[in-house]
Amino acid sequence: MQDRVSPLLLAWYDSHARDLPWRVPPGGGSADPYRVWLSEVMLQQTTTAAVAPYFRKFIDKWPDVEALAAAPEEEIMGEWAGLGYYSRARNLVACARAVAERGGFPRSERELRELPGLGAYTAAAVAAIAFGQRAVVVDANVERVVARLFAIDDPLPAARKAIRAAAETITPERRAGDFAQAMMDLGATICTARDPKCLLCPLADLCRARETGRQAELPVKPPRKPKPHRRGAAWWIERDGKVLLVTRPGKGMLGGMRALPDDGWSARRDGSGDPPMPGEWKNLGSVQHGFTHFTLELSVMALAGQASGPLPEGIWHEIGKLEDAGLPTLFAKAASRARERG
DNA sequence: AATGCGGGGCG
DNA sequence: CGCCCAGCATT
Repeated sequence: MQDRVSPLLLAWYDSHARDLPWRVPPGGGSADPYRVWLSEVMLQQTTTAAVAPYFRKFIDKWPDVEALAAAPEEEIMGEWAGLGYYSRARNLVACARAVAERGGFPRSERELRELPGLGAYTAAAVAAIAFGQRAVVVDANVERVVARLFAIDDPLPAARKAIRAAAETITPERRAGDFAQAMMDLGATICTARDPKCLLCPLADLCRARETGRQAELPVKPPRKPKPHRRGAAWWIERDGKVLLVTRPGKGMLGGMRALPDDGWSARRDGSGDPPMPGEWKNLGSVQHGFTHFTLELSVMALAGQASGPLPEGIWHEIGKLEDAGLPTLFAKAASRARERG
């Protein structure tokens, strides 16, 4: 069975590959390692639809790894704002500089794996897609396709070892990059998490889960923990048409990003509620935001009169140009609330 | 092996 | 609403 998978899948890919901004069409020549790397990092835990505009913006602004390596880190963080998982942006900068320094991307999976922000998946994907190496590429799509194809019914994450071993047996020597992208396209469009479209699947006749109708039950995932709820406050400090923004510490939630001053909700269970300085504060209402492991209700407080103490360390940003401030989504929501109600 | 880390889109 | 997504670093 194993030897029949990649020919069927590659033939399907040749006519059904998705047209994506970072992709070279099947048989369409060699991929630029910079574009492959940039897209793969953006695509970590992020959908293709969310990535596409960011990818175009980055390529426009920084067309090669040398340009990206020469850019100020704050500017790159600002362009990443809204895409999430901001440690990726910090690692992106470190990686670009390391690669520019050594004169280009390494070609082997082992050397790629040592670069900041490249784990097992991304190293394999770049090696296969950009350099044509045979590498076993396992992401959430491949996990799902393989778990169904081989009817692997142990729950994740314990099943990962068996899934990788099975993926190894179907990865071809040639066209490993196309094979990886074909598996991901199949997972994204046919072998979907909910309601798989088996009638359209080129591998349906080989699929062991489909034999017994269990495709929708695989892979088996562990139950999810409930998200706690937290409260916090952010401070809108306005002067002469400008608002005070701070830069968050490099590590932790929204690390290294521009933000409104807040009461420390990210470091404890709830924020302290203490304003950064004494004064008459007015509540402009709150915004709701969901993070990976908790939800937050953030009250937006505006200074009504004059400040009576030292201000937090920060920069004054034109309120009319807040869209360019590089605020992550939570603080973009808070700023919108302040501008509506303040 | 478990946890922290964003945000948006879909059913 | 809950679930899912081209995962990585840290512990």
